[in-house]
Amino acid sequence: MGGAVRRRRVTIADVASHAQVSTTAVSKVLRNAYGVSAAMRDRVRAAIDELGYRPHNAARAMRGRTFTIGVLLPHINNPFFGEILDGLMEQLGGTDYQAILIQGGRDPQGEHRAIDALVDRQVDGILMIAPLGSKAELEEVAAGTPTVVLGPHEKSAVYDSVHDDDEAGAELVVEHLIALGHRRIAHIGQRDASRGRPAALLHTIRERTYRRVMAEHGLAGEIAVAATSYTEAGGHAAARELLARDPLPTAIFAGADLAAFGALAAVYEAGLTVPGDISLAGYDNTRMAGLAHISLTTVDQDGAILGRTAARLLLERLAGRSAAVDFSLSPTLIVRRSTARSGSPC
Amino acid sequence: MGGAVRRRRVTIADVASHAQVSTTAVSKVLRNAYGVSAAMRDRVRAAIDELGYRPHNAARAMRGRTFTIGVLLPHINNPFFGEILDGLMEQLGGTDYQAILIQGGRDPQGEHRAIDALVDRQVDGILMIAPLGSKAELEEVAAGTPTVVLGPHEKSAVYDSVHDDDEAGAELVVEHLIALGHRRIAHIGQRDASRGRPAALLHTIRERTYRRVMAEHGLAGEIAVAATSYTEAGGHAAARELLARDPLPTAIFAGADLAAFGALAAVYEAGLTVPGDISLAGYDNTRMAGLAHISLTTVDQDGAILGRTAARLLLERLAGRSAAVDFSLSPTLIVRRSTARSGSPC
DNA sequence: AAAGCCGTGGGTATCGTTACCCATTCTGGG
DNA sequence: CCCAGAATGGGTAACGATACCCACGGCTTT
Repeated sequence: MGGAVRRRRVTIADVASHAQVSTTAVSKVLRNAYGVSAAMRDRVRAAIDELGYRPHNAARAMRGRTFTIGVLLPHINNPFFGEILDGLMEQLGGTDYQAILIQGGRDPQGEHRAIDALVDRQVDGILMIAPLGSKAELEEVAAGTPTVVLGPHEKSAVYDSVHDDDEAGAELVVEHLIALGHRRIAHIGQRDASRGRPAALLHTIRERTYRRVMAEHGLAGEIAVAATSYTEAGGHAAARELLARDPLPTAIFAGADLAAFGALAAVYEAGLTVPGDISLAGYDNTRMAGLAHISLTTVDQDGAILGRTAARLLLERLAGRSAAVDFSLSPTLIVRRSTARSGSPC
Repeated sequence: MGGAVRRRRVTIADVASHAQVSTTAVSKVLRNAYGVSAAMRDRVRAAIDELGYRPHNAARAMRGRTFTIGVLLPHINNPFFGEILDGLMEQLGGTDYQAILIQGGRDPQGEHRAIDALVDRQVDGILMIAPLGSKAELEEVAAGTPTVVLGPHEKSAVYDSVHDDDEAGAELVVEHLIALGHRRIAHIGQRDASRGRPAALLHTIRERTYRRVMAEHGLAGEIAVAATSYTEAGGHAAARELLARDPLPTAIFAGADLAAFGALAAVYEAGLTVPGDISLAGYDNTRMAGLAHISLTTVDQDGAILGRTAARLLLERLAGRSAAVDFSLSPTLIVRRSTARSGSPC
């Protein structure tokens, strides 16, 4: 069914001859460039529609733009990234730009390959979500391609930064747990796989803030950290490790909801209850966290706003802005039923 | 810090002059083409390493390959897709191909735009995960670009199909619930947003199988379906709808784990328990489903194998195979604690 | 009325790589 | 020892779109 003829693709030259104008004229219309009369524009537009012309992206890339924005993210399994992307897509909706995604994985080598892949494909701009690379590495990329970094807090003169205030968020959680009477509060973090300066990575900030707030309340001796990864499996393993200690912690602050879900399973397996025996808090306010049977206390950082902002900043950069911008979003604590007074019965 | 000199990119010509050979020779080495001596190959390789040359993808695309595989998926928030991608990436690991992802969204228009975006970017091959388009639409794409479709069950002569046997999977669940003594078994499906022939879409198959098995056991009168979407929110809304009926269902079969999680919350909110009052089963065996506090009975379809297979088939096609392949994977039922005998106390 | 300017349209070199073809050297068999 | 044919290397015209330039006609300004 349907002719087996693999017809040659329609080019700008076909449009030009069909509209009886030069290829230059067609190109100008496509780019909204200066120097075309209204009549000419209409004729070319009509020819484009009639022939079903679509610009050849690779050919464009040879001379300049690709109208493509590359989005790097560690792995798609973190639902919070989905919320960021929703915001991003919304902001990109009205423009000519298309986002393509690429997974960097959990180690810097894989991330580096992924970034190279984007650069090789001549994307016009790059949005890096929670990248592991050092500031120097990111800046090298940003020197060649407009870049926005979402996550790490290191300000740069070459790229824009967007992040929630992780220090404030982590502080909210720990202060909340302390206010409930907890003293033996443990933390689930992410093992550091990055090179360079990890001080700016969000998991590092969350852990550091946990340590600081504990110390400020004279609880330095109670600090207990299990560093695995921000995944269900990581949270599960970390919680098992923490629950093997004596005395048991009375509260666990997981650096991400995903890890909190794994921890919840481990607590349950140990024959303990949340929040009866152990209070549990996460970070990200993913949709799962709000479901009634889980009802996880967590930190909300509105991924959609972060995504929209990142996209907006990138578009601004593509439009010519060169001064760097640093955008910080204040998080809020969402108290649910997974945290309760220490020692109190459920 | 660092020279502000935006240095020109290293091209094949630079490599050629550095190695004292022609650009043709360099190109041949890059493509492993016939007609290069070992000595020449070594010299060129050395020059490539010394200069840090990277092929310019757009230029390659002008002449043929891009070494890029486009992966279309509805939305990244379904964790099952992550497992598919893990398999895909693993299989693609040793090759020169890079996968880029693009979200199609939940309506056919958005999906169409996304597919166009991939085609415009001259990807060498396309993997569509759970696409909504009609067979005719998919075949039109496949006629121009090697394509593998993961999900819908319609065999085609132009593209390869990979899917789990959704009919077998859904049958396992419904038979399991009936064997436990349930009669009022409800189903949570996905509202159909597709054009063309929806009969082949996986959510249609799961629902149709549910209806068939119910009817085969003389339970046609007990059929109750709430069609929303395979998301937490969709499952939540659907379960609320089902729980408002009288008499209540004693079991709910959600077409996807994600929807089951939402349903779990709704059951909990209604003051009921799982599996005490209501048995609940999902589909996909996501990691969350296995966590102890959820312990969802579900169908395992090994996303990694599906992803690996899809990638393998696509590579075969890129290598020249033109005969279509249809790969079907048998799912298994994972019985956990969310399903129990009807009427029995917890 | 002459000079300059603006608005409009087109010619053409160019981006980096590949594939086709040709030129040269080398090898082995008659 | 000569010649056919294989092995190796290179020249060059594309691929499709863009951006710099120039040409031309009509209008305003002095």
